[in-house]
Amino acid sequence: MKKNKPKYRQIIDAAVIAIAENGYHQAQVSKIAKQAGVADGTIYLYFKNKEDILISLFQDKMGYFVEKFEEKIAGKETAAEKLLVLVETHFNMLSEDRHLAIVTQLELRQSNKELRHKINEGLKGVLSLVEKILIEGREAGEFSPDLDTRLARQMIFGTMDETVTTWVMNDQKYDLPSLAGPIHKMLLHGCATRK
Amino acid sequence: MKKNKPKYRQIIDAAVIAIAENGYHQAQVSKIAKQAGVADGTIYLYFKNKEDILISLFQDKMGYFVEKFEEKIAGKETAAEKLLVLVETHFNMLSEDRHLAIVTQLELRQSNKELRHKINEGLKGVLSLVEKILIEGREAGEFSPDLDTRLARQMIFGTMDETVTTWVMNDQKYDLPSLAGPIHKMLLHGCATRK
Amino acid sequence: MKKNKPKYRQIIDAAVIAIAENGYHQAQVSKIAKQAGVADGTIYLYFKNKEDILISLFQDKMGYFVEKFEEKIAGKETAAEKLLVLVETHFNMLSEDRHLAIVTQLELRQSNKELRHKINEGLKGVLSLVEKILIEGREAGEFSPDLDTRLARQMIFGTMDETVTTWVMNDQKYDLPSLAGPIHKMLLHGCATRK
Amino acid sequence: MKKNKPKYRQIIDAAVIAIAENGYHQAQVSKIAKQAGVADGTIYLYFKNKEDILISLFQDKMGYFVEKFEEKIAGKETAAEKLLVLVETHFNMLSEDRHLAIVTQLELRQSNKELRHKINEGLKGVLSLVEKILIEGREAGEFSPDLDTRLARQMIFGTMDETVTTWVMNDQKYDLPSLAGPIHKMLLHGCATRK
DNA sequence: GATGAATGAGCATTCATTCAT
DNA sequence: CATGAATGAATGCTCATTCAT
Repeated sequence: MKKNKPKYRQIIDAAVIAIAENGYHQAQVSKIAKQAGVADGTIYLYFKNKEDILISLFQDKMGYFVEKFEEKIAGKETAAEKLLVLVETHFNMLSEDRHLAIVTQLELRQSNKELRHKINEGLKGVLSLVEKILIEGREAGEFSPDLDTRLARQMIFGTMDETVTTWVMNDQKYDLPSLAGPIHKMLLHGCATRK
Repeated sequence: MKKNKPKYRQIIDAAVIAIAENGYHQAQVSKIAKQAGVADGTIYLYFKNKEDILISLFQDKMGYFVEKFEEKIAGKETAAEKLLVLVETHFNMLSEDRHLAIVTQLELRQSNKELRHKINEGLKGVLSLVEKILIEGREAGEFSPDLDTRLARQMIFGTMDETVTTWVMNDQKYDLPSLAGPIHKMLLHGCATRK
Repeated sequence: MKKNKPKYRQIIDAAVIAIAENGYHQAQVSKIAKQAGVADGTIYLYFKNKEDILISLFQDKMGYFVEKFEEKIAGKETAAEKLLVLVETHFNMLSEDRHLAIVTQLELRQSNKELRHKINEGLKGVLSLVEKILIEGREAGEFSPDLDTRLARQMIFGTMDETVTTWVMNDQKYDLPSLAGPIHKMLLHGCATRK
Repeated sequence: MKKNKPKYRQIIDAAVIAIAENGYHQAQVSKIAKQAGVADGTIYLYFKNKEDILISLFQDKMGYFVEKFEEKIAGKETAAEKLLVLVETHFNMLSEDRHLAIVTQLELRQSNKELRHKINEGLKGVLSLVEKILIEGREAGEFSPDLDTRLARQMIFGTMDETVTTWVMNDQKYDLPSLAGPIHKMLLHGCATRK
């Protein structure tokens, strides 16, 4: 009857839309189910509970991001180039899915601490990925030898996140991907810290 | 037992403690009232509703921050120096109040979009303050002439925010203020972007 | 506005009626609240949860029974007389409150095992009370010297319970208290077992 | 693995085990199906609905009881002897099947009134059987000429039931069949009521 | 006959806010 | 000013039953 894609994905996609359009607390399970075109109970055949939908949603999108990222990073040599790919991939992905951007930047943050901790677990993979790039760059002489990679990582993530959030709170009315270049340049100089 | 300070402040302080110790969603009005040593109904003599407590809390602390900031910025000449004061003041303030740090970095973000928009309104003052510094610095030749001050501002706020949040999520177990120097150096080089 | 009796009792009385008229599983909290003339939430100012209403209900009625029983037993000398008072008090109490009879004999038994265990705790007091009478009677020579008081107690309770349940399942259409005499006589002979 | 016995009996046996081990409300149809080694839907090829399983279960066991009872009663002359066979058969049957004892004494009672009425229908046969014995005994002079056979029947059933239930609630940790003798003696004297 | 994925009705409980005292 | 008892709207999840295969 419905689309041929498996219900699991059908429900995740519905959750993104329902949350983006109604807000986190107003996206009741029944709304997600209706959006997905399934019965309320069907949700629970694929997810343990409502929280599990959100965790799965996040992991799913995160997996997609990592996939895209590794696809595009292939062949890039320098840390600088790799950082550009990171920013571009991030901005592109959220720019291409308005609903997802709203969900990750605004709505999912309203979830309780427990859920946010689980989400952070999912982020760990990307964090270490970035830190690896930073260490490479430092050892290759691209970055300052006394660069604190942990702090640098926080700068990179904080900057990207703030940039996207500001864009979303301004109703996504300007072009986000075109900011990747300037942002990247700033971050690069930040890492190139020298006395 | 009841301190002489006006109930208004008594309630705000109680809210910070109640939220930090119980979490945003578990800090019911009745808990805040008990912590403040007043009856539930009394809250509504000083605040329009629960959301109003949080907004007031934020504005109150923000005002305190601006006050501190302007106190310390007096006599500073360069934009670089002013930025250092900004980071230091921010880190010091949150480092000195464990409860407040938890509330601003973790708990208050669970509030709904509407509240977060109002909180952002309160931030505008500081934002423009920072942007003014950036413009000064650009015109004084400290920063790159083609620096996008809006993006730079997002980098500065994003970096500071991510740094503090990471510190809080690590249970505040290392010294935050000592990170102000390295962070400032990175941000400065980021702004000093040149071709 | 409402009756002057404390809300606690008001709710218990409402629960008896609501359960008797709607059945255990159809007596939703909202129905009990409506019957009691209070808001749903008010229930939870006086009871921990729905189960707590039922436990309290049972203890309340049990307390009333014990009170009545001790009132009427005063001055009775023989165990036989005391047993008669027991049966009469039990039959009278349930005969006087149609709703209560339905609740104790039919509806409350549908509660889960946990609740039934708690109810049994409440019964312990009465059980030992009866066993004391049986021991007295045995020592006074009224009953067989080799009477197993535990079995006798089970006979007494089982017989009374079955009698009342049968009466309720027959829509209480005959007179229950008038059965106390014959039942008592049978039980007495049962206890008077001799070789 | 799948025994050759018809699925009908397979499912009833599974229901007894599932209910005894999980409790009435936790013995979902899916659990019974899994225990029986069939699909959920298969249940509905043999039973109208869940309630029908329970009624059938009860009737099945009741039929087995009557069969056993008539087997053993053959050749017994006096009402007293026949009553002994009744108590012994009842106690033996439940003593031999721990699961069945739990189900009949504790779990099945949580069913709703309607189901319990239907179960009572099934009991009618045994009830009248007992009443016949009582009338025989009265006419044969074994029992008091003014014995109320309806009340006596309630005493007999109530006592047996209470005895078994107490035994189950004490985790079946003492020997039930050995109580048949003493119980029978008490009941007999109860019926032998004389002025 | 057998399957098992899908259905969707139903309900205890919390808590921000009010208002009579 | 202050109180705190009372309010009542709002929602995630279970499970008996169906029916297309």
